Amino acid sequence: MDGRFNNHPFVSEQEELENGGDSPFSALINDGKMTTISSPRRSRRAVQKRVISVPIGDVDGSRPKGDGAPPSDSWAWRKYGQKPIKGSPYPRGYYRCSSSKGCPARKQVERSRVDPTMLVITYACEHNHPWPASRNHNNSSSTPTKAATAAPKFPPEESSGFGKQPEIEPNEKFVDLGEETILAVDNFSWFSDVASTYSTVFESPICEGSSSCNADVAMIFPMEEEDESLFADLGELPECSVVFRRGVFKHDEECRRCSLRAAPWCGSTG
DNA sequence: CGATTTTGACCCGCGC
DNA sequence: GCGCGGGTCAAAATCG
Repeated sequence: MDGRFNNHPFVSEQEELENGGDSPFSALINDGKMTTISSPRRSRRAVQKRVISVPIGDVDGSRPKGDGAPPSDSWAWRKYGQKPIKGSPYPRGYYRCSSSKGCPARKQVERSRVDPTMLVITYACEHNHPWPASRNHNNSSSTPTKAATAAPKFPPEESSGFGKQPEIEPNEKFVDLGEETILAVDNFSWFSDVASTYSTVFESPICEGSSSCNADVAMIFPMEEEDESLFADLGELPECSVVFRRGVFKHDEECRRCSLRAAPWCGSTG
């Protein structure tokens, strides 16, 4: 299971909080009612993102045709765009969750400029629907999704990133916080893992020029401490609570979804 | 037939 | 105010 972690390989991830000063969510919340519409485009910069680096070799298997094949996750992703990025020889692919119509979950996949063998996946927003269990749990291709179908392995990456599967069986996953417990546990375990591997990200230009990179990551790792105590308390709390605890938004689910992880400031039960 | 991918155009945000 | 770059949408084409 280590030979090829399709789940959380070098998951180097970091939270990219644009609008560091303003309320990144306000934009999302106000204009972001991705359900109400209004503006087809929400504040692009206000969206919180998480960057994950994974070896292409791992994800490549999922899609033999794409260059920047998206990592296999249990979610169904639909490509809605691709654009060449300045400074990067590789184009960036834009994917949206096709599991649910109104799911705001998005992800950008591009090759690392410094490490062509690495894939940089940027997650934005979160899934506002339960996990497509049919795909990850049973790995039975219930839905012939080219992109995600080929990924019946683990739910890690995204799940971890925007951990959301917990809604499926909160209890089952949380019971065994063993390191082998994939699902929910994986969500966090990979996190720790990232701590040791995220260095990759730092090497990536993605962080270049952004000393805040550390700060970003810091936002993530510090969480470990919190989680620790949290976990201790979590005994009875559904893991989802853990995952979303920071995004406890009362506005809408979507709201909290997009803000959930980013909400250290906005979601601080403020 | 339905879903997904591909490609071009449009719009937004930011920097100069 | 203008230009650049990035992100998203929409239409057409392709595949299962």
